[in-house]
Amino acid sequence: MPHRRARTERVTLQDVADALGVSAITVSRALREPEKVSEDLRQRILNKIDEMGYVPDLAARALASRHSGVIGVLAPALTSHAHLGIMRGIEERVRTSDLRIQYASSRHDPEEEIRQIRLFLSQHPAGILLSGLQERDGTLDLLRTAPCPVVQIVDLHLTPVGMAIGTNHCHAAASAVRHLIACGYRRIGLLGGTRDVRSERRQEGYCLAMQEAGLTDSALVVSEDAPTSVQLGCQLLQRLRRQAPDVDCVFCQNDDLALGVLFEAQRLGLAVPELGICGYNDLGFAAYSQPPLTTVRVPRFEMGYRAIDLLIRVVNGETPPSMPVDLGYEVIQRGTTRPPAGTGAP
Amino acid sequence: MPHRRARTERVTLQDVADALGVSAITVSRALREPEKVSEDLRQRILNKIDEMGYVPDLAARALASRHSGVIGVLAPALTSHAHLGIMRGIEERVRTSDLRIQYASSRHDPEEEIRQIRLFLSQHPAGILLSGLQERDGTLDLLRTAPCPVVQIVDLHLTPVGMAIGTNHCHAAASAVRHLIACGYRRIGLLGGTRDVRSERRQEGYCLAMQEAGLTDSALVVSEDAPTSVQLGCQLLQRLRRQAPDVDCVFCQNDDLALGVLFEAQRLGLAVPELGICGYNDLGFAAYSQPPLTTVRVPRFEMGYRAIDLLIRVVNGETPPSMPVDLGYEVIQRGTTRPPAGTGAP
DNA sequence: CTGTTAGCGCCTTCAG
DNA sequence: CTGAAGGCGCTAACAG
Repeated sequence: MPHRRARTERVTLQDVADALGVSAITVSRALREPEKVSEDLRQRILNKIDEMGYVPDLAARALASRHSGVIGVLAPALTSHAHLGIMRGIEERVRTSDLRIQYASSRHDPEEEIRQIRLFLSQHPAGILLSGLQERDGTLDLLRTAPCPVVQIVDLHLTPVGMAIGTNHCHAAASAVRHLIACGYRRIGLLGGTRDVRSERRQEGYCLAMQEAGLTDSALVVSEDAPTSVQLGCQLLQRLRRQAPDVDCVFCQNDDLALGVLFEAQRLGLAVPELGICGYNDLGFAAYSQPPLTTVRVPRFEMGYRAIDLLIRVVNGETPPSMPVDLGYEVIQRGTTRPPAGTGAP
Repeated sequence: MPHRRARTERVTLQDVADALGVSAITVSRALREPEKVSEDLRQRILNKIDEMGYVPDLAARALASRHSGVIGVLAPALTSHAHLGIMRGIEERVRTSDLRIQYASSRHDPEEEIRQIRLFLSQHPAGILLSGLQERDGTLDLLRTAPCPVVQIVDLHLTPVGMAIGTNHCHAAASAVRHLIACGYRRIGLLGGTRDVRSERRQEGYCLAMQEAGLTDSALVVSEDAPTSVQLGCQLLQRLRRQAPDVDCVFCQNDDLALGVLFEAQRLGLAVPELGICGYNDLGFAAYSQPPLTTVRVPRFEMGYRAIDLLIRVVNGETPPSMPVDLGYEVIQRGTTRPPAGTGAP
């Protein structure tokens, strides 16, 4: 690997110290523990640093001090809308700390998951945040011996290694479906894309609620192993109507699919909310579509924010909570479903 | 900063070497340059490493070798849709390399921009990717002396420091507006959110094309310093119609705004494409909305992909291109605007 | 193919 | 408040 561009040698702490006739450690302190250096000397040091263009070497710092100031964040996909919300929370919380985030993606691959965790561990991370992990044995072993706090954003159906924060997607989905049933829908379809831990749990919740009501019909479940998108929503609605022509409501694994269903329904001349549509996530557009989208709000921003907050607290010596933090969910009734019985006009 | 969890000492290269009766450097080589160690010994080393649970220390490696294997990526916002597309390209390209990405956000703040670049520089990065930089003097100076290749994803109206890749947003926007004029629209409004380098250039393009056609009217331009969103699109359409009741077409700074305008138009009972709507970016949903959204495709994925590709090539010793790489754009006519004159039915 | 020597730049510990 | 000594874990560079 070439490209070691010829240039003036890097300025080191020692160079600055020499130029000032003090010792390196004093310069180091002026930077990290200003209160331990006299006002006057500190100013002179800071000026000199500026003048000489000194830039600290984080690798050397990490090696000597054994902490890198990096929090590793691992998710199945970095560029999904679901992760985007979490990431917003992460960025907001980390902004006012002196930690940095290193993002990595496992691309839904358990092997890659382990590789990436190993990579984090190679960096003396201050903490690790795992979002939607697959939880294979190798992974769990790695995490148990991790020399730093670990927090997971998970579906709260079992207690994982380390601290946990999240919601119960099975309960959330079941609540949503019960709501749809209360709205008078009976032939409720389920649309999904690529499966992961969370979407499987939502499907469980759907099945549970349908079963309770004696409405189960496998023809109502349609999914395809493809990233969820508006386009996929359009396609899956078509497929669903072929399999179950009398479908009267569609529960989508997320809002993108739901938006596709809404557009496709308009195209097909199907009236909404006579055909009910329910999404999942409450993305930004949901409240502003026409009609506004009934959906399930899951506090993704808070998940990211609180997960990093937990990590930071523990790094600072607080005792980690022993119980998982349940951030709940909320079924939001809007215009793409009929109001539930007992509500609305007389 | 506490939390130095009590635990068995970290296994080092030396430990592995001792256990095998070889020298540390040999173990090191077995890991990084396998071909330089005999087949047999290498196997024994690898087994021992596994057995002892050795994890390399990247900080030590970076310090000794002076390269960290990290590419720093800086953007005004990590969680915008615009960046999402770029990020997809970045992730795809970096996936098959042995480099890692460190993302950072400047939150549209020039001071923060400098801070973050400094932070990158502290890490012996293999390369730096800047997306939508503000380009203040301090920043430029920093970059000029950077000890690693720098590539920028930019608006191509001037040649920046380092390598450059992007498109000309001014031309793109002007083309789009000329297209709208060709479609027969005359009172074309412009909607925008928070300004950044690119959106300013798009506004320039809009003004240019309107001026050419003698259609300029400042009442047609509406923007608010808020992140673009579907919601904002709804609000701004309302405001635009108050300022210019006879507006017959809306050019939006991006597709989110356009989607909001589409929904709001439906709510207000305004027929589309009698009211024309044109977005920007060609996000995934654009081809599948009802009607499908006329927009300007900007190859964000390719920008991210090619930017990292350039960096990797240069790191590997190839000569950097002297000219900026123009990835172009494409105005995509769909259902939210009337077909241009001379097209369509007789 | 394997080993020796000597740091990389900074921070910890312990003294003044 | 300031400093001296030593080493973090790894890898260049050069031998053999």
